[in-house]
Amino acid sequence: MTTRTAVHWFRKGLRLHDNPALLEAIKHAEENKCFFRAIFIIDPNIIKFMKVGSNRWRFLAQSLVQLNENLIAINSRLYVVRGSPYTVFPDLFKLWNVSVLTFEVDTEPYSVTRDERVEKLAEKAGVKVIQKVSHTLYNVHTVVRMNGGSPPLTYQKFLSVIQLLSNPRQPLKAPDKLNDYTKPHIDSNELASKFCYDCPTIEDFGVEVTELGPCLFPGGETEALQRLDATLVRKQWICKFEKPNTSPNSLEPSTTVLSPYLKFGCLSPNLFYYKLKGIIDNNVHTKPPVSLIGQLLWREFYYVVAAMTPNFNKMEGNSICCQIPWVNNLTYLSAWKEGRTGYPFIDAIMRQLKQEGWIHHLARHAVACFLTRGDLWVSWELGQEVFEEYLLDADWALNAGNWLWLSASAFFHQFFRVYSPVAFGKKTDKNGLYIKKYVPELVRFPPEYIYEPWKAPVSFQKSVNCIIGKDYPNRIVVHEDVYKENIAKMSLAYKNKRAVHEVSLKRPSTSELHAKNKKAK
DNA sequence: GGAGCAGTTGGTGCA
DNA sequence: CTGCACCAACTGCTC
Repeated sequence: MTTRTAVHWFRKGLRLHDNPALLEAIKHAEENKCFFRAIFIIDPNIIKFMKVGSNRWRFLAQSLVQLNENLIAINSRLYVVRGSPYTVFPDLFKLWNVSVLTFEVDTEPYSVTRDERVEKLAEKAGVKVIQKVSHTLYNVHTVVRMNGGSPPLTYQKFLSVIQLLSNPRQPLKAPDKLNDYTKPHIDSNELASKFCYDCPTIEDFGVEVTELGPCLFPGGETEALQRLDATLVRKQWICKFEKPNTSPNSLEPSTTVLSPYLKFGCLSPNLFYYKLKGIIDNNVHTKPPVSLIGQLLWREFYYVVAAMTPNFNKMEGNSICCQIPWVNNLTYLSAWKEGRTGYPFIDAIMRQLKQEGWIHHLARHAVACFLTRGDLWVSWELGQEVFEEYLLDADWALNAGNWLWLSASAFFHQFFRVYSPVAFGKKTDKNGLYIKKYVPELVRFPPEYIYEPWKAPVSFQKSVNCIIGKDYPNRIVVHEDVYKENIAKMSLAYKNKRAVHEVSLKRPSTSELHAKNKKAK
């Protein structure tokens, strides 16, 4: 009988610290004196269909390299396997004589379906499956149970629910060095097999190197922990942190940019949470929703609602989403996506997004409002797809949740509060330095015109060699006019929603119908 | 069941 | 520079 193997399957959670499922596999290997293997699966056939831009593929590739390095340091390694999980697993179960498979709970609908299928395959092969919650602070199902079976739909309600729960799990240490007997022998046959095991290069993901922007936020656990440390030394800043008071258009990020690391699980939310708590406890500090811990709890909030709401990332069939008659003008969409709406503040943000893969949260507000209820009246679902492609931190639940919010389709209802594509940015960048960085066409425009270049006299435009409508686009809509029309359309959509709601309330329930039928007889 | 209040982060104009 | 009323008026939750 060959030695058995305990396998940990990395998907998100690309880290060694605070990884309970990983520790579980290692514990099993050491207790039973069997092999341990950590795997990551890449399905070459679906890579080209995934909405992942070049910068995020690079982030993933970097994260896998660091994961492998960190595993090598504890006397192991990462085995990157190519293929579909549904064919890979039955092969590996046999080839490696697998006894245990561990992985982190993933609540995205796609992952839930995938993991259920893999669990069935494991069961068929006699492999024990162990799943652990470590991507979120709370088990989403526990939160829902505590709220009476449905997800809380306001942040404040969410806060009150988690106060009834026990504190989040304390973060766990990375595993110690593994015993030599956990390391399987790999003969040349296995290495030459279709699995190969090496970390993918960015070319393996089909990335054109020319498409890559500057690498401002390299992926990986080591990077994540360094970035966390750099944040944690700023104790006063953390204690005073208020999200609405941070700047969307500073030249360097005004917030932590830990989101990409949380998205891929290079950083544990539990570790972040308790490190922050250690700093704010015994100090005067800000509180949720605006505090830094408050931001982590927004993530939890969206994870809970997203996990429990069918079609959460769509308008149709989404029970919490206001049905709004968006018009998907593709000319508007591509102008927005490519940063040529003619509104410099909007275009600067969209170009930063495409080039660098990260934009400030309030910048996301400004461009999301502009695309949907504010100006262009294009569906939030299309904006969501663009963010999904370009953002390093693109996260299914958070992306959908925030688009629902910003388009006033759910969670947020004061649709008459519209961001001005001109005034909003001025508050924190009077001179438009941010615009000049990302929209260099306008580099010679003075503060009085930089947010509204169409107002500059033609003689001035000529003098700086930037004709509006030729060298930089004319604005595609007149904000002062369209936002008022859009508020009226929103008002109508909300009236409609109320009407539909009332009809459903008046409709007799099944039991009432039953009683009626009896009476009739 | 209805009134009152709060809601992570709007804009404008005025004191 | 800051604070405030006003704009027109949303929903969800609490009492």
